[in-house]
Amino acid sequence: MDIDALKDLVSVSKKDMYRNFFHRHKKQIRIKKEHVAVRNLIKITEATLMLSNRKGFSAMSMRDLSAASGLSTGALYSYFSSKDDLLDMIQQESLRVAIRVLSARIDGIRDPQLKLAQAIYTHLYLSEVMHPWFYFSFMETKNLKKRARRKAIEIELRIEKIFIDIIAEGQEAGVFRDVDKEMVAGMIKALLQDWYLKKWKYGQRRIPVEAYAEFLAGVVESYLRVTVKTEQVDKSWV
Amino acid sequence: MDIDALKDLVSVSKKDMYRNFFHRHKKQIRIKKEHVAVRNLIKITEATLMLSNRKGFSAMSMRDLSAASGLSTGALYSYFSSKDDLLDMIQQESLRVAIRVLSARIDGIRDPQLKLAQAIYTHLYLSEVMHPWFYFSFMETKNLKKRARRKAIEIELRIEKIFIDIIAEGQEAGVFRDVDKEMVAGMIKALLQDWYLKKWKYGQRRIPVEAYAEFLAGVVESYLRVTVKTEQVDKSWV
DNA sequence: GTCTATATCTGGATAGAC
DNA sequence: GTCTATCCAGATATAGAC
Repeated sequence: MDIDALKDLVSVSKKDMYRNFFHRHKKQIRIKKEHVAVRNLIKITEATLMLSNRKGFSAMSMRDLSAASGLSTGALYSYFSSKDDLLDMIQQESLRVAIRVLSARIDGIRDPQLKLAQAIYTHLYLSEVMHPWFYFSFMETKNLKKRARRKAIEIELRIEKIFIDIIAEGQEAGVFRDVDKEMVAGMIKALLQDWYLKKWKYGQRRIPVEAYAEFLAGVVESYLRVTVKTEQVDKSWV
Repeated sequence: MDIDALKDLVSVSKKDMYRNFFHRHKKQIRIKKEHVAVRNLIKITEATLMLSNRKGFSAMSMRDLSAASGLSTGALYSYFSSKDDLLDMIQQESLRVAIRVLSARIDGIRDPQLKLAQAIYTHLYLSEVMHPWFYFSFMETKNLKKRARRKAIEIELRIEKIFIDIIAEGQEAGVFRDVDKEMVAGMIKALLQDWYLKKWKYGQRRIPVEAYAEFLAGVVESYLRVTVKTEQVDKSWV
């Protein structure tokens, strides 16, 4: 599956996304014409993601950004009021898109096993299509100012909650084992994150996203399946 | 188990560690007396880890570091030649300790299941005792200069290799299933990392490191156990 | 060995021309 | 709407007294 097919699958269109982006931040953006603003927001955001993901947001100077985006430093400040503000905007947007697409794609699925697999596949494909966003969001969260960081963490937990709820539904329906659902959801999240945090490694090993998705869904499914019995591991050596 | 017991378990003594640290970087450190150098290296390193983990290494200024460590900016430059150099030193040291302790603790264990469990427990306890180091190492790797980064990645892969080899041994001995060992090792690594990357979350949920270790060892053990059969998940909806 | 003082430069941000 | 030019706070790094 190529990248365009993935985009269709998670229904993310660049233009639409940035249009939303623009309208959500209309107040702070001084440019009024939509087509101008969207065009430049794309340039600014892509340059920011590129530079930040290479050497960190705080190591990126406004002059770097100016050069990479093609806008002067003066012009940049028509799109955001401070460097921190730019960080906030991008961070927020990526989490919003993630939660929106994820919710939409699992909405209405009844079968918990299917629903869980769908959530896993969607998250992986989305993080593939929007890789720079996801990577940025993870790496820069701790550099947000207090209030913005609290908000980011809250959204993160809401994404985790989606998985917790699916597992709970499966347990109630009797198709998933009675294991600690928060732990399992945490595990799934960690493994979803590994895909976009270690992209270089998986690329090197020539593992495509579909293979990773299949592996992850398999691990989770086999762990949650009711027929599997658990034994205690011998930990007497501890 | 309290933190001191963990320290004994992974055999990390602060003084010893920093003594090694000092001797390994003797060339670039201008201070000759060991007890002076070690005392100040502790102050410098702990302050660096604290400030960097809060807001990022590149956002930490030398003035911040001076204030937090109690040394003047002038004195700091007797311990490293540049800010980047300081980053290198700390990064290298944490990876070295990790690989040294891990290797020592699994060396000589024959039973693959025990060996794997031991590696998992050791890594988790070590990342608990040295949490700021591990967190720093992960977050700042991409901010290293090219050569240092290549080296860091190489050591990372050597740690992963330890797990790959254990799994291979288990497969040869017939106690582990014939699954993709690189994928499983990657999964283990991702879950080990989750512990120190999301410490705040696990703390909030009051999950102690022992509980996490048991959970993780259980997941891995049940996935690798030979008696478990795998079924194909229905992916027709994709 | 450590400090204070400072040289030198680069950072974010803005004013005002176009 | 965008650019050029510039302000000045704050950065890294060093020199030289103690």
